[in-house]
Amino acid sequence: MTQAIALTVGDVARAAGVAPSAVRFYEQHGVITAIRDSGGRRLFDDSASCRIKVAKLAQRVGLTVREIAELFADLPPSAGTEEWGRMAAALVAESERRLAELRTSLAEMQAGGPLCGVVDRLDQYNESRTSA
Amino acid sequence: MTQAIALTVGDVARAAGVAPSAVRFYEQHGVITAIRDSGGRRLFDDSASCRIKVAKLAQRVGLTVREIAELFADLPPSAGTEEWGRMAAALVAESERRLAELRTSLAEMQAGGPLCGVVDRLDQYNESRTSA
DNA sequence: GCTTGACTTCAACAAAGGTTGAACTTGCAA
DNA sequence: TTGCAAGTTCAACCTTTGTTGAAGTCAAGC
Repeated sequence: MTQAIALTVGDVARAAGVAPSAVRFYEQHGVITAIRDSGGRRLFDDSASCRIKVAKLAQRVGLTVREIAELFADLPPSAGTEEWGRMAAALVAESERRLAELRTSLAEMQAGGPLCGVVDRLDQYNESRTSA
Repeated sequence: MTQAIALTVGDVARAAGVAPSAVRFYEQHGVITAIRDSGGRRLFDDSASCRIKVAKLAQRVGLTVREIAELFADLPPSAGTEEWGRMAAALVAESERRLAELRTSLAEMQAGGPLCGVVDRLDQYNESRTSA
């Protein structure tokens, strides 16, 4: 178990595959947290790069940075496996909710006449109207 | 079948539940298309408000306006029910792909040691190290 | 024919999610 | 001890997704 205990911005950036500026950005927005050393430098633990990776995945399924920060906020500062598991489950659940809403809304729209289906053949439309 | 044939920006905005400025924005970005009347006004058909509703759903699951426009671009200008169905299926499929990637990435991360789980109890960590 | 409301364009602004650059500090290493 | 890489802050900038406001046009009703 090679857990580095004090990672710098650069370390975390490399580990997470993002720019150092992004690491600072995520800290400012509460996605990750840092302590400071005597010289004012941010020090992260290993969970930081991990949180960022999860955040990136979460963004892909439509969560905002604010939402992600809130999701992580419920997480104890130094969470164990179960807490992380619960959080991951919550994230997946939220993503599933959104997918479900996509599905049901599309289904509803399809139920109410042809899904966005304009009567595209105008002649067809006019025919049915003139024949009425 | 009460298909309005020439809807203005305001009509579409009302129907889709968005601001007129958003309707113009979506037209500029290829999510919807319009013809112009003699006075330069945009004229939409019914599919416009529908496209916007779908676009809003798609944004919730992480697609960008550009991606949505591309999705709709494959759609004939005035698509029938099957084309819309195919498009809707593609959208759902993309959303599912992202959810699947979320799931598998989280699973991978969990497999590689405790998911982001820092060895939070330092004493515990140190114990295991000193006892080695 | 004139007002009124809804449209037009264009430019500026806003908030989210970052990046970049300037100016400065810190700590490791030769 | 001096140099250099990497850190710091702050401000400016960029893209995305729109909103707002100014200035003007158009059609419909009075």
